[in-house]
Amino acid sequence: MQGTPRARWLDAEQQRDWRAYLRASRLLETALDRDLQEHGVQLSEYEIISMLSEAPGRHLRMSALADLVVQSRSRLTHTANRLERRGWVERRPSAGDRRGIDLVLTAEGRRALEGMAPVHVESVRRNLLNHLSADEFHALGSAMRSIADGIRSQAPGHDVGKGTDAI
Amino acid sequence: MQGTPRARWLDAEQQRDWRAYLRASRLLETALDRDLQEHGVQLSEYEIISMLSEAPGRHLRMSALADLVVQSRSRLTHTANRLERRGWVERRPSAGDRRGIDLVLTAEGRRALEGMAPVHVESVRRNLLNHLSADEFHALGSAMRSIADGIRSQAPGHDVGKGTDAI
DNA sequence: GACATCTAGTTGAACTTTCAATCATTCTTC
DNA sequence: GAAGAATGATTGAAAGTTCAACTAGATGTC
Repeated sequence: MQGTPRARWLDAEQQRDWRAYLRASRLLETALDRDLQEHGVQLSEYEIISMLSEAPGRHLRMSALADLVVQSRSRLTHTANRLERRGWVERRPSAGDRRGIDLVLTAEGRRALEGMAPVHVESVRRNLLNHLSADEFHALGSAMRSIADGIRSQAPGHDVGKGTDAI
Repeated sequence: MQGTPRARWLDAEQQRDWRAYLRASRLLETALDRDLQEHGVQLSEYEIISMLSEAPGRHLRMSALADLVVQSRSRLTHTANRLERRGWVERRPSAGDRRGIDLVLTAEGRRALEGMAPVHVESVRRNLLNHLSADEFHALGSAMRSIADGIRSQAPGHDVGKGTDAI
C-alpha cells in the first residue's frame, strides 16, 4: 500500500489473470461482432440504436450518446451518418441548446432493432452467460462496474481531491 | 434451465451486468491505449512485441501470434509491416515449413519494449488493478478464462461431439 | 456587453482494419 | 504420385476510425 515511486511489475498470477482478461475480452468482442455482422450491423452500431430505443422519447443527444457507448464524438458523427443513410436514425436540433443535436431512432430503425435483438441476446448467452454461473456472472458485472467507476473518477474534469499522485 | 426454443431476454440484473461489462471493457481499452499512445504505440502493437519478447528465441510464427493476440492474419501482416518499418521486428522464414514466417523481435524492439513496459504496467495498475481487491481481480481472471475456453470450444475446427445445436 | 474560454458537433485527410482474392506450400487420399 | 483440399501469409481496395482543424453557440468575467 506504501506508494513506491517505481512501477512494480505484476506477479505471475496477476500477469496470468491480466492476460486472460485481455484475450477473453477480445474473443468475446469478436464473437459478438461476427454474430451481429451476419445481420449487417456492427456491435458498436447495434449499441447505438439499442441505447436510443431505451431512451425516453427514443432520442439522445450526440454527446450523451457518445459518452454512453464510449465512442469519440467524431466516430459517433460518422457512424450516425451511416445509420442515417439506412434510415434507422434521424438528426434533430435539441431543445434548449442550439449547439446540440438529438439522434432519434426511426420506426424503421426500431423494426430493424427488434429483428436483431433476439439474435444478439442469443449470442450474448452463447458467448458469455453460458460459460459462467449466475454468481460468477454477477461478480463479473460488479467488478466491471468498479473498474468503470475507478477509471471515470480519474478522468479529466473529475476533481480527485488532494493529490493522489503528485508527479 | 429447460432449453426453450426461443431466445429468452436477459433479466434486469443480467442486463445491468452485461452493460457494465461492455462499458467498462471499452473504458479500460481506451485508457490503456491512450497511455501507451503517449509513447507512440497502440495496445495491439504493444501486445505483439510483448508476446515476442516472452517467446523462446524471441520469435513466433505469424499464425501462432495472430491467434495469441486475437487478430486476423491480415491485420497482423499489416501491423507487422509497421513494426518492421520501425525496426522493432524482422521476418524470417520459419524452420521446417516453407509456408511459415517467423516474426522476430530485434534488439531495438526489445529496447523499445523495455522502455514502455513500466509505463504500461503502471497503466494496468491504475486503470484496472487498483480498483479491485486481490480476490476480485483473481475472480475476474478466472471468469475470463472460462469465457475464453467456452468461446474457443465452439470455434470451427473444434469437434463438439454430437449435434448440440441441430439447426 | 465584449472578451476570452468552453462545449457541441462536424469535416476531411491520414491511418488502421477488414474483406475478398491470390499465391505458395503442405497434407490427404485415391 | 497427382488432383484436390487445407493452411500460411500477403495484397490492395473498401470500410471504418482517429486526428487536428474548424464553425457555432453558450458561459463566465471584468
